[in-house]
Amino acid sequence: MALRVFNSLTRQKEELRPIKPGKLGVYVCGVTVYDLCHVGHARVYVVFDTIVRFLRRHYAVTYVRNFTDVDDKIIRRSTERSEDPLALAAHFVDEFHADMAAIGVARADIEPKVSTHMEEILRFIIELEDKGFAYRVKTTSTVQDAGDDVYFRVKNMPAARYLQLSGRNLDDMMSGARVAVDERKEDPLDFALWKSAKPGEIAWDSPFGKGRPGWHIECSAMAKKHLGITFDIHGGGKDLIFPHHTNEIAQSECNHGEVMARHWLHNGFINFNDEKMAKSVGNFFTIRELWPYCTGEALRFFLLSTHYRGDVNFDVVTSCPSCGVELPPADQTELRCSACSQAFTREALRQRVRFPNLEEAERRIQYIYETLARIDAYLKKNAAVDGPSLEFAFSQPGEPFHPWEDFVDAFDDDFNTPKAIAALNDLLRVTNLLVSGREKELTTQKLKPPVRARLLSESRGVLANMGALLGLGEQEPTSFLMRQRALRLKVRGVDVKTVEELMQERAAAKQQKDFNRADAVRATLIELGVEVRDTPEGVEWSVL
RNA sequence: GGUCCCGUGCCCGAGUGGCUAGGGAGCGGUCUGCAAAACCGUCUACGCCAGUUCGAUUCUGGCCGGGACCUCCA
Repeated sequence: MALRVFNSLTRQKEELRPIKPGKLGVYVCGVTVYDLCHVGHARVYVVFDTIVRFLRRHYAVTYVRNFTDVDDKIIRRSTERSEDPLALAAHFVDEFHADMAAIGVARADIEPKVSTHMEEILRFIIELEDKGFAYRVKTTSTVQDAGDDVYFRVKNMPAARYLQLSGRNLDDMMSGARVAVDERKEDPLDFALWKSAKPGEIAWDSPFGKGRPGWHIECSAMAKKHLGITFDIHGGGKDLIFPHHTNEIAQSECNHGEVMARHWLHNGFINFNDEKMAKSVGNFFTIRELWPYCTGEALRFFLLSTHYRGDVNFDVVTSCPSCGVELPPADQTELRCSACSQAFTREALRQRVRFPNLEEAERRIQYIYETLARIDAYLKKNAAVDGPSLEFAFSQPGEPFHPWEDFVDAFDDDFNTPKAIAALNDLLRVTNLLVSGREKELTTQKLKPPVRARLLSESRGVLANMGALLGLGEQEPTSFLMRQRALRLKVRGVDVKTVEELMQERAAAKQQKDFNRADAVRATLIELGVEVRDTPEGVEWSVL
């Protein structure tokens, strides 16, 4: 099946058509490095990391993801902190890489920065000016060498093309303009290509005087440099459709007379309790704020369990710091519990937050790794022989079993990760049946261990391939499970030593066949959130 | 105001003009000293009203409800 992707430009799924056979150029708008990344960023980069992982199966992909390191917000923050803006930016580039590593997001092939592409950016603006798509306006800045502001002249390009991506019309754009229009612009739609330097701002010399680039021009210039005039895929969050990507198209296509990108992919938002994530609402979480609650893989799993174009909702349950009852939104706003009428601080509230979706995702990740660990243990004990394939062994009349094909088909259909995860589940289920020697329930025949080992070995390979595409289950199972268990225990505020002591106490009771005592200890453990499992291999435990 | 999207079972979440994804919870089993895990089985669906059709959750129109964007935003 050929890969079909939804193109925001045409609003439909279309077959991916690489410009050069076997190669793909992908550009995804990166972050403005003035602060730590939030969960919304996690989503974009997990989504495109996963997409690129899949694309690399068949194409030599050049993945470009930029850093905006020259920007109003960076300047503002660096002024507040009396810090060099580029140093501040560099610091948050490092933080970005750390956060991404935690959720399995690989570095892009090329990670260009504005500050190191000033030449390309300036050349781009000059070319636009030469072609009549840019005009200068006298600066209002008091800085000595500040020359002109430069704007893009939107009306010189076909309106239909300018508005195609966003699907709007000119009149509505005008009437909808809510911001005070800069009177110096020829047209309200015009946007800045170059901003003249203001007092105290970092600035570069240019033919227009001291200043710095506008927001959109960097991506046009950097994409051109690293991927060429026309490239295959351009992606980002759906909020970038207008104005950012719209203006990128304007700049690039007016300068080159060619299409900028063939396929435009946009991912949906993150909501918290069905509200758009926003700092003003206070429902705003950085990626690392989640690490006390879940593993990076759990977050990644959760983000991929919804299709990339839809919005993802995080349920947030907050309980009263005093009485522990679940707080309705009003109480959270008023910082007072209506049940026990105790007041509390916003910080105290943050300590009492739970994310049920992440907890569910965590258990799914645990399920994946436990299954992998079981396979590994089985294969360690049993040598495989030649035998039938999984498909042969488990297909039913009219119901073929080929999870890998299902998995790939799902990806081929606009990167349908939820559907791919369903295929993963299918294989995990059958695998667990095999591992426990109960394949008879599906095949009506009992297999011998070497044959079973052969099937499990195949399964292990397929699971690894699936995991490599989703970015899940790629770690060594046993050690992952230990780390996950330690984290879950920490979330519950339970000491490992306490658990181990209780485990010993229970073992002793069992030894003496004092089952009442053993069960009592088990009950204590369950209260601590610890679940005991007696297996043929010994006693195991996990954290609920 | 304009543009666009969405409304699936207790919850989350795919998808399709007829062949009832998947996960969680619940219930019933297998297994177990008891449990748990794992596995098996099972109950809950397609906002409302029309139309097209042999047949619509899936297509069309209307309505109701929710959301996003038009401004920095992933």
